[in-house]
Amino acid sequence: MTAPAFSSEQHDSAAAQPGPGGPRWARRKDQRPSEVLAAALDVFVRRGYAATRLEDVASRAGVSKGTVYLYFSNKEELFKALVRETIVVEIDRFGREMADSAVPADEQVRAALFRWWDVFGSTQLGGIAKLIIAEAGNFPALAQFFHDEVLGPSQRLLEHILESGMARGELRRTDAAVMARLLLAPLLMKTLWQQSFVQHCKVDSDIEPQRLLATHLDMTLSYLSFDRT
Amino acid sequence: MTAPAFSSEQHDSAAAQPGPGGPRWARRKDQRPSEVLAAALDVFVRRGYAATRLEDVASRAGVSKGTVYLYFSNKEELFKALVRETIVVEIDRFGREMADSAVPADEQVRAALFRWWDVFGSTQLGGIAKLIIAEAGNFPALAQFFHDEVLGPSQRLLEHILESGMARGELRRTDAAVMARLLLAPLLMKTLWQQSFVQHCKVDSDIEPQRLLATHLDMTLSYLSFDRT
DNA sequence: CTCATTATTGACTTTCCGGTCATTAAAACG
DNA sequence: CGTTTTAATGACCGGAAAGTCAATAATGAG
Repeated sequence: MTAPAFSSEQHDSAAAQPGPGGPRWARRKDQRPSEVLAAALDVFVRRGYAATRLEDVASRAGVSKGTVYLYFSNKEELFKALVRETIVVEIDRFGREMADSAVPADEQVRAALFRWWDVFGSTQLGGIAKLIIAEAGNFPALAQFFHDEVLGPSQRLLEHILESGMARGELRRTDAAVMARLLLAPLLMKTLWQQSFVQHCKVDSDIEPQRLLATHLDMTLSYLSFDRT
Repeated sequence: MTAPAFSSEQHDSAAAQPGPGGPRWARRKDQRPSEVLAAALDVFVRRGYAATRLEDVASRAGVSKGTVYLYFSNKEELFKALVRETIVVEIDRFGREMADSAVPADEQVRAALFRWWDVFGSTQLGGIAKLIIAEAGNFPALAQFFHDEVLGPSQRLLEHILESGMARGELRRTDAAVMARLLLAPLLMKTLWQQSFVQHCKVDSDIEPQRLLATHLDMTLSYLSFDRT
């Protein structure tokens, strides 16, 4: 049993197929990379790293396999470029926007979790997270990369919000490193769940993200506050 | 980039290599299957489903590839047999032991989480969980099986504990389905984290399971209790 | 229009692995 | 012992996918 082939998936990229009579293909040196990356995102998320065939990425981008290798030296580089263009960009913006701290700490935490869900949890980026966790064993370099560039910074961002809040006396003193993980865990888990079971299985009882997030925030913020009525 | 080969991993199964001068191999019709399954557990957990080579399973079990096919008709059957022999067994015992309810609800919750960690989180079984989540997209049948046989029952068990506690007035009324997920999420997440990053990357700040679990229980149980001092 | 440039192609090579099966040899039997 | 049975082997087949490269054709310049 090897992974089934699903070879029916057709490209629907921005690269329109030229009509018959016109040229068989067009030179589009500068649009190609981003089109290939968009296709790669789809295929990697759908299949996982190892199971992704660059031929599929190519056809989904409306080019041939050779063209993919023209712009990315191999599969690993393609993947890294993809993570850089999608996730790392978001992480950086995230950090910059959270830099100003006129807002109360509990509001910052609330905003961070909502934002995290909007950017990672509910989009294809969550699929990347799943993929990395899945294939860390076979591709340690990718896991290391993702850990250093994505998870570490996210964790640190949250820890920083918590520690600032504690220092300002807005939050009760707790272990910030542990709390940061406890804050993120349900969101990450929900993301993985979505990306695996919900998308591929018949699941009877699924829970809306807002309901989960609301209860989670209610619990964690009341745990972090001084008055726990 | 295909998964690296690590072909150095040697078999260390119960099947002792006969010394030179003795017979080249022994007939062991009845021990073989369990030895192969033990080897399969190691390799599947280390590599994932698709990346597991039956040749590796064989050599780790101290036999040749042909022998694996002598006892299991193909890769999928081997994997299913493995899940049956390991996880399903544990789930059943788990359910049986949790049946009696003379204990206060908060203690039941505490016990359930500790037990869950001991059985799934800290063992190779967690690796199976990771594997399934990882390859749900390519092997939906495996994901469905795992969802129905493992995650669903775990979820329901916890929900039942919570609802009984609420009915008896020991716990504050909350959404049991949501709380069950919030209770399990950090454990599952920690398991996956362990199975991916910790095992395969240089991770600076890892947190001991007990510390995480203690804070988690402190938070969740105080949220579930009436007096929140 | 002609030619030079180079983006794009896709056939090809190579490697890897699931699965098969004719052959070998351990054990059991008489 | 010799003979039979069958557990075990490992060379082999076929398909699949990563990565290569000589040929092709779109484009721009003169």
